[in-house]
Amino acid sequence: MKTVEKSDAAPDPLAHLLGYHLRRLSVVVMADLTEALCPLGLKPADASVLFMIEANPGITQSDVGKALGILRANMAPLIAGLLGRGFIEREPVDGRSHALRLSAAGAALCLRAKSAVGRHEDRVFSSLSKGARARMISQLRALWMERQ
Amino acid sequence: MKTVEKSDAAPDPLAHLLGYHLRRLSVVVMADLTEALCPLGLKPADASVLFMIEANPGITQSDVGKALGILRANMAPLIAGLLGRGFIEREPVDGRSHALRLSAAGAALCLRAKSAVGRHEDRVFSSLSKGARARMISQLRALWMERQ
DNA sequence: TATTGTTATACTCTATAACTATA
DNA sequence: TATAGTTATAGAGTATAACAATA
Repeated sequence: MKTVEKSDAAPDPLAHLLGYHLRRLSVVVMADLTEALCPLGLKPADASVLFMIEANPGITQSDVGKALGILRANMAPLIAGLLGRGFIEREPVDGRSHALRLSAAGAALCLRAKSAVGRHEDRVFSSLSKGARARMISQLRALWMERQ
Repeated sequence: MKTVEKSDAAPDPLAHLLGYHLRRLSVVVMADLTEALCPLGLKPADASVLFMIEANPGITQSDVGKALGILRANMAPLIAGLLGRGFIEREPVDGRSHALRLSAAGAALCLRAKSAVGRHEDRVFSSLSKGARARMISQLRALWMERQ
């Protein structure tokens, strides 16, 4: 079989680097996700926090941050924004930590966000079979968790 | 076969999202690459530009930017830095664009950078077989190029 | 009129440090 | 002494707009 020549394209000295393709794909996927969530008034970090609170009602702010790799200092304004917009509620569990839960509005928004994210993933990864997608998830997950 | 229960870990509502794992892995890989290049006084973007110029001597600044997804406005200070440190040279090709080449010092640095990046990739992706690595490269590359 | 390169600038993300109050 | 949350702030990366010089 004859291979296709890229006669006009410049040689790409990064083509053999997995990390490079990981980075390029991550950038375009994040851009698409940001656009998909924008109509809901959410950024990717907002949505990930809502999902984490929905799945773990009563979780504390710092535990959300630990799970998502977001520093405490950066969680504070993020949570303040979701509180201020009425999407989450919190009650003290001891004097320093607060249990987080979705409000009714937050739960409704979370539903719409999950739908938007699902459509986003189907759009961006449509060229991968279900099996290829699952295999890639397990490989990527194992790789980042071993350095976490 | 009995599956392992994650009795103490919080449910992870993002576990099924390929984009999430892509992002988390990209972050840790970039952090490792940054650390690997730091002793050479290079950042990942610097190294990618050096590699592109080495593989395409005479390439213009804007074509480097197009190939790497870096805006012209952001290429200017990057190139100025490499010029100022004597790693690249440039000569006018017409009145507005310049052909870029590595200097001798730049070529030597490039060699060391390639070695550092190679060791970085071997370290970070050591748990993937050669075949799995190649398959993942071709899948990731196809995915980001279809949105480029 | 379009392109190359430059400057200035703004915005987002991420990181550190310092502080409080609680345990 | 360690932890939860907050604030302030600094740095990197990335984005837009405007400009000069040239094609």
